[in-house]
Amino acid sequence: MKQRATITDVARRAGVSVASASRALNGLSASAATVERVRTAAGDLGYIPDATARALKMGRTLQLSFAVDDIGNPVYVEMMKAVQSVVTVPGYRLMISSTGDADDTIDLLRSLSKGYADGMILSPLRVTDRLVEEVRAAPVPVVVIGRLPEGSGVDTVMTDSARGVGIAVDHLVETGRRRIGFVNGPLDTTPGRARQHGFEATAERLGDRHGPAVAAADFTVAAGYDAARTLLAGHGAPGGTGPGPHALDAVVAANDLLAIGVMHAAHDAGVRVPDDLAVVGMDDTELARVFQPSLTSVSLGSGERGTRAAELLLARLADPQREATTVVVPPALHVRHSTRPPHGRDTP
Amino acid sequence: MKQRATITDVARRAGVSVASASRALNGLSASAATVERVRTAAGDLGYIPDATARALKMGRTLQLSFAVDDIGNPVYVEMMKAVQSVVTVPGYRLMISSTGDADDTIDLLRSLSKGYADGMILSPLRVTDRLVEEVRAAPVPVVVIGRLPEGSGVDTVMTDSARGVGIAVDHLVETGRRRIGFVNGPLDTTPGRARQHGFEATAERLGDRHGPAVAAADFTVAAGYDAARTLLAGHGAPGGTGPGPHALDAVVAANDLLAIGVMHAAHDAGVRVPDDLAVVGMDDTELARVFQPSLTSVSLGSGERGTRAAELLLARLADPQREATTVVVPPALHVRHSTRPPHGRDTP
DNA sequence: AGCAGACGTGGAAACGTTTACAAGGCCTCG
DNA sequence: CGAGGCCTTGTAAACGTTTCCACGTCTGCT
Repeated sequence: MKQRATITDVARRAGVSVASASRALNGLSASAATVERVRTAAGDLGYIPDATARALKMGRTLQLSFAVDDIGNPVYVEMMKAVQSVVTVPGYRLMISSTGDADDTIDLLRSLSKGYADGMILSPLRVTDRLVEEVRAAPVPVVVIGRLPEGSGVDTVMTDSARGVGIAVDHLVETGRRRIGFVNGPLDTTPGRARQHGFEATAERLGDRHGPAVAAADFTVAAGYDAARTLLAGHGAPGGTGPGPHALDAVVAANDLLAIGVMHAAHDAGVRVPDDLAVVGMDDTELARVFQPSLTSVSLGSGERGTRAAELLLARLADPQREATTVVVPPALHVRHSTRPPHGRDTP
Repeated sequence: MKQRATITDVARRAGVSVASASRALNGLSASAATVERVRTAAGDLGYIPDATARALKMGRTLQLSFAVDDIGNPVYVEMMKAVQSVVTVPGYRLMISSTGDADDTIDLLRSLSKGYADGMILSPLRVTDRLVEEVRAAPVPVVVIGRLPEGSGVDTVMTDSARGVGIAVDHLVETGRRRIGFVNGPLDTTPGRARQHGFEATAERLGDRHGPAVAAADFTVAAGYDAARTLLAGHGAPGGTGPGPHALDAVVAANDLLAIGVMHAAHDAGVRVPDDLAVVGMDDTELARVFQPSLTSVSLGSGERGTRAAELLLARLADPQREATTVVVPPALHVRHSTRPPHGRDTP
């Protein structure tokens, strides 16, 4: 088998024109006899239609692109898995692009003009006006996972991570915590800002339970560790000012990775989790389930966001005229060991 | 901007033929004047060459495919990142396929005949003769990450995970452990078998330090937990036959995920890690670094394997005639807390 | 029996590129 | 001064498909 068979070969072997062969193979109008002969000819030759030629002619590649800032983050992996499993059903292939910074993302959006994909799902960490502009100008449908300015006219799936922070805080209050701090990610990111607002919004109803907030340099374990150290040092970890009335006894982290960092810092400072310090994370990654002590975490539905984004994209591909849709995936709290009440029963 | 500009538009605007336009843009023979005019025309029109048309004509898509059994596993994510960063340099795009089972993989290999990719990197969990057959028959170069039968004539990058197990065992012996068990993954997988051999190979030099081995149902935390429970229950965890001379005091896991499962099982059984039980994992994922206690793990160079595989693929694409190469990435031990000697100094 | 319509078929164009080939112009060298 | 060669250019074919259009044939209805 030196050369791949083309539809011309099939047609010749079946004794019909290429047009008929194409129709027969694609289920268009063709007599039963023709279909039969073309089918067997194709079978004999092991004919497989060329994706490139077909793409050129039909104007659709059957390829989609998924672009995220950091594919190393388990959240995005989960999204990707979800997207993958949705889009493969109608036969799309999935391309992955990890975009380091905002400029990369713009370049990527521009590169869509090469026509290698029929659409894109984009989950940017930093949303700028310029980015929105480019998304709108993209030659193929783009759905964005993340929070966009109102009325951008872009298909979007987002979560209410501000409310997610609120849920986490409420849970801590309900389980008897007295002073709650916040370890956020970088404030120049969209999720970072949203979560900051979420934390600040709890200030009024918390009163003096509302503790300090600190922004880590990154959404990573290491950054969380560093941030937590300053937080704990400044605000009454044992060995500091002592566990007085103003000592932190709970921390909300904007991210599971940050939360793990917080737990490390606590451990190194001799602060016990959950007895001395409750920790709650966000994203509800597998890490949260697996860590010891297991981490209470606010799920932002990463898998579902992926699924919904994929569905949105497919819907738009099917009907380019449909109105831009925004889907909101609600946050949900998953309680685990890291927030077990200090004097409560031992519920695993 | 309703319609994307084609090279015909550019040629017309520049007042030259499409052939000249193409040559000018691609740096083939063309006068300075022509190049200048074509360049500006292209610039004015925002011309971007169509990837599909180019692919059809040139016979190369500039796309590569990366296929793994379970993209949920952090090891593969790391590989993917490495592959991505290598192949984007010469301008390749990367497609991801998560193949559930062996049949999926075969289908995927077959689908390469559609011509949507110039090559593939494949990391299968189960290598069968049929798979090797299909890899050989693939219409584009395929590089396999994993252990293939000798003389398959396929570009391969592998690691010596049997030796990796040996290294882990030696480390446990050196740090004073008396009886070492093994929690493996499924034995019908290629890494599972290799690691089993690795463990068995230590039997002679260990004597009665060589403990029992058990195979988990899967390379996951949950499976590791289940497997470890039977192992610990059967072989002298506290509460069982008591920590007699035959009690396990160390476990090698074939995987970081399994190792985490083991640590959970130990925790639930009241066995302390590392004091009562040393645990060492494999793959040296971020999980190992981040877990508490941090997990000693044998790195199998997942990132490097990805890099090398990508390089191998690029080399083959550049020279299809070159001889099939096998690259071996050596395992390396990363010592952390989970194997700290019981009576040793407290070295963090 | 005649005609409209349906249906199957083949030829050819088209998708947007690259490239083989031939031809023209100019320069250089004999 | 003429021939050969190089450089540039344009025409046209090609990559492998799908699809428009026109043409025939057959069916069924009046």
